[in-house]
Amino acid sequence: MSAKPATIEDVALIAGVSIATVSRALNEPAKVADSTRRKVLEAVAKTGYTTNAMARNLRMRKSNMILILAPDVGDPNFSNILVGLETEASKRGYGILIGNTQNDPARETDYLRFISSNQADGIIVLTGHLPFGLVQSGATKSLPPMVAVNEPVLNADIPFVGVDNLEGARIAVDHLISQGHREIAFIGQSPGRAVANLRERGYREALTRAGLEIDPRFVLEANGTTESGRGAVERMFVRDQLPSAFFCVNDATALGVIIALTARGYDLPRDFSVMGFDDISYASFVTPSLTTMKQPRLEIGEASMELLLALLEGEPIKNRHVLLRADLILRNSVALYRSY
Amino acid sequence: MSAKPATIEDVALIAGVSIATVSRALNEPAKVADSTRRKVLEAVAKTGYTTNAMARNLRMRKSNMILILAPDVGDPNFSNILVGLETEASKRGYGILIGNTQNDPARETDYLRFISSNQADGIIVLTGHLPFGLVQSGATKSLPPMVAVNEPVLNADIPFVGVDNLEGARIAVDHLISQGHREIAFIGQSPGRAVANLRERGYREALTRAGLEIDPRFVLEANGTTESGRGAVERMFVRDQLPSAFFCVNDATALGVIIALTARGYDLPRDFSVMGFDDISYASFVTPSLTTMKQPRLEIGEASMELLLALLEGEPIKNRHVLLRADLILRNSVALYRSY
DNA sequence: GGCAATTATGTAAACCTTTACATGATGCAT
DNA sequence: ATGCATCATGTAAAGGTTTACATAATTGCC
Repeated sequence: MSAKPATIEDVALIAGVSIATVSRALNEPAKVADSTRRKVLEAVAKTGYTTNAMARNLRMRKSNMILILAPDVGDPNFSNILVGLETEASKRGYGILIGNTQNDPARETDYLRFISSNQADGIIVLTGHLPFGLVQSGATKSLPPMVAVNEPVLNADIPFVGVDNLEGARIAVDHLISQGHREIAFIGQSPGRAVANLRERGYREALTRAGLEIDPRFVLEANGTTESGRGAVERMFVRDQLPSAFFCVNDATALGVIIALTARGYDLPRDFSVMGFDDISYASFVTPSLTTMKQPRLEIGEASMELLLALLEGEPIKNRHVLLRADLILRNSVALYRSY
Repeated sequence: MSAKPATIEDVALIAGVSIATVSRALNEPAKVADSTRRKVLEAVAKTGYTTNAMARNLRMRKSNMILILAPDVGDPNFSNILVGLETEASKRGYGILIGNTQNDPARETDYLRFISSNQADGIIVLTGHLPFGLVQSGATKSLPPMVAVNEPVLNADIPFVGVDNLEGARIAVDHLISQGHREIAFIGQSPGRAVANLRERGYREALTRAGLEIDPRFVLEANGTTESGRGAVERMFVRDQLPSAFFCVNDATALGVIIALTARGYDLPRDFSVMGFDDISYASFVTPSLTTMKQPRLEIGEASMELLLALLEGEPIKNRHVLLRADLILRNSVALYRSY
């Protein structure tokens, strides 16, 4: 009808009550008499009133909005987590705000303005570190409500949700062992990276438990990219000894390994077995399709948002650190070991 | 320092000026004397003041926030568009709010609350239709600022940004023709869908221009999924005649075609050429890697956000409809035609 | 030096809610 | 009938800005 949207005052006028009563009728129906509540609801319907969130947020110092800080929004792994985050948030009446930081300190700092001005109530951090603008403001400064996802935040006791990398790696390597492999390489050692370190540790523990030696020549550095996986294989070929199976720190690396081996004329999985980790979207389209550990991305998204909202609304928390299980996905890049 | 963040009043007090002057010093520096501006900035630095966006938004009836309505946030195609959207928005000081609608009318309606309560200033629509809550509110009702992306909105003159499907399809089919193919099938006819229709039209025009007949038996329905591509090929095999090349409405369909042909024992691209459209992330990992038309997703995201913000801020608009060119990506699923 | 025009600053309203507190009405027990 | 507790509603403040309008200070000009 009118150009300006209806305010609570318009409703109050039509219903013949005060604005306080309108507010109560809408937000705390129990506190208002049946008859007046009916009048109010009628007036609301007639005017098409919808409460102005800006005004409410200002008054309540709460926006029902969650800021999501991700280093790379374009990462296909991220999009599934995002679905989980969105689902859970929207279920509880929260909206989500996307911040693509690209690991740029300036952008991280910039996005904090949403927090400092109450435009967002909490943060989901996928970057593996505190947003830059927070770090410099001193240790004792109280942090906004925050949950770290996938990558734990260093040097800070931030609630965390992620996959159980240690156990997942153990399961992966156990599977290779169960297929008869004894000489298993780990591709993706990466000193600074927490996730990579856990997966390497899982690899070592699985071998040790099975009573197998860990050959240092079979543990190769790689930074998680396809190119680095390919490079690692090439480095290995300049030496004499080769494993029968490769456990890779992630699927991208595994893809590089597959490409390198295929390019050298090997037939996979007959000649070598390759196992990845993550189950990224194209793992099933590679040839051979990739046997890997699936990250429960949807669940990770949901669980982390659930944790953050519980924190925010002061609900009791069971665990501040949630580890979800990775599942073994059997495809065609791993086969029974056979000697020639 | 203090628990409560500094307000404009604190700054005014320290600087020894009124709050109006502080506001002006920050927002319209030209309107304030150099000396006072310096004092204000000092006070701002001392207090760590940052303007409360809620209060500003309330006063200005503007949130600097854009709502993005997508049917499936998890779609890998979407994530690259999202990067473009985010980049452009953040460059201009806007934030983005994600709404995953899953084509659920209730969710679409629900997300409109952000618009009606001034929590978002405009909408980017990727669903191909008006958000459900808007449709029912009558035709003459003024729509919020809105730009449609990828899928034009039916029955409404909404500004649009997308890829030039017609021209892209022509280029794709021209390429097949240039490789010597004369019998080219179109997989993906889909009556209701605007995008599919344009690609089919491009296919027809390319053939006609080249003086080739369009064999109705070579135009098959498919709904854009991998499964439907596979099914279309199977249907084709119950007939006698086969094309030498397949132009598929999108990469997912092409993937199905490749799977079906490979399963029947054909060697691609020797026996058949297959061309897709989209260049989805795993197009390069399929065997054979997929020759296709690349959608400039990043640019689409940027251009659509640019258009929406120009609309929003009353800047002059060159075109309300932007078509971006799709690029031919040569890989290994298309080869020269050869008869046996 | 006096007047007008310009410039810099201040005052207060407006943006729209929620909610503490006050007020008035109703019911119940004594 | 009186007093007290309970319940429903109203009044007004608070939340932190921006900005139209008013006022004070400065400049320019003759």
